[in-house]
Amino acid sequence: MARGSFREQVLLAREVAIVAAVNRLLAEKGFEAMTVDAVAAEVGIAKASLYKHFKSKEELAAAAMIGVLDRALALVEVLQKDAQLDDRERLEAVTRWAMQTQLAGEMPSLPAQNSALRSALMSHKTYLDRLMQLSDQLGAWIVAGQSAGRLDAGLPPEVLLYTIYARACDPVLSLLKAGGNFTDDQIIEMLLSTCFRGLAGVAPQAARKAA
Amino acid sequence: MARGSFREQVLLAREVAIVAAVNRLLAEKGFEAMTVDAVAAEVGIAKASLYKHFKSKEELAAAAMIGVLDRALALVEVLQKDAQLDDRERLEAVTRWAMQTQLAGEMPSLPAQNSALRSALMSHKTYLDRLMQLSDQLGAWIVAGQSAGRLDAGLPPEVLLYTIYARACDPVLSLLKAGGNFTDDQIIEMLLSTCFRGLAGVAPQAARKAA
DNA sequence: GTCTATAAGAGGATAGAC
DNA sequence: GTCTATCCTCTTATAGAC
Repeated sequence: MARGSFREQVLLAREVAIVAAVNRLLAEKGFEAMTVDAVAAEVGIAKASLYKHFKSKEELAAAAMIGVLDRALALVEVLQKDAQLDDRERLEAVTRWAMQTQLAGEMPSLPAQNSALRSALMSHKTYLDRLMQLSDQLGAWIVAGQSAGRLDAGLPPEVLLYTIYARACDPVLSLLKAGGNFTDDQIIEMLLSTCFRGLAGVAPQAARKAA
Repeated sequence: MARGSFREQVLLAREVAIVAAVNRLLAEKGFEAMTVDAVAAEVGIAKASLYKHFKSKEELAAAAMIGVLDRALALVEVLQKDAQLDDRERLEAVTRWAMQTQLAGEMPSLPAQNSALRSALMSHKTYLDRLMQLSDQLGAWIVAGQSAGRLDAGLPPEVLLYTIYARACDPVLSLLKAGGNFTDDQIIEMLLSTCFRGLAGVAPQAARKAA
């Protein structure tokens, strides 16, 4: 892709600013409660100008969702190259990043239930493409981790995949943060533990043998 | 409380029907996307009549939320009396019930993020009373389960409590159900496993000793 | 492309007759 | 308490001048 003229770069920067504002508002309020007026106000431009860049509220949200998938894919690429890590550690690192992103107020809330956004995204080519790319990469790590005995091989890989995705929008994070008793790092490490080791902690058999 | 006249019972039955409709719509669409018009249509009465029973949309939702807390409290009471169960099994049973309720489309979605509903509920006396009652009961089981070595004692009890609450609105349930590859029972047992035993399954130490 | 102004409609809540 | 009709606000999206 060519570098583009100065004017084109200004426009591109504006679009970046728009997507950043959408990302933040989506994380703060969710899709339904986010208004296009609020986006325009945060960027500092007129609402009509937004519609020159993105043709609907759904497109705005899709751009933010694609952005977060791209950041995830970039992280995955780095982790893949790190030979010091095994596959389970790579999955933990991705989960940690997702939790950090949510605590930082930068994780646009995923459309879990039947939302207007969900159906829009399900017919959005670019979004689906990125999502499938990410799922393929994580899926490969999951299967390998199961073979290596580092992940529960008794569960279908898609169950593990969805569970990791769901941790990116886990309400427990904001509940604990609102409680104010823990630092962000403590919250993340505790929830990583519940995610990978469960509420039971060390398996009962191991505890019995240790006693 | 007296039994009330026939007319009073008819009105009570109508309120029950209203709350049931709200409960279902809340589970299906969430608070923001649920419209009062839809509630009135489902019950089969005029919207203005709804407002004779409940003074706002928030009050409608609160009634549904209190209903589900009451059902949870009733279950807790039964489980408490069952001497065959230990505390961890009681917590698993509550989690299983919550998941079944969600899969049945009868779990009104909890207001995880900053929603209009959340602030309304946080100043709703009856709701908070029931929520605290439930939290106290579950909290007691958690602490006991930790002492007995059946739950991870390295985590603060509130982390375990919130995690169990969050499983009631876990998006993984609907994702797996939408996939169509598993029965409801299979989904629930798999997610109970990820919840209590984690994605890693049997703890690494135990696996190593078994080998 | 950016702006101001406005269309078009959805949705929460109420008035007033019965 | 139930109904019909209506108010009023908020929100998405567009028209049209510059």
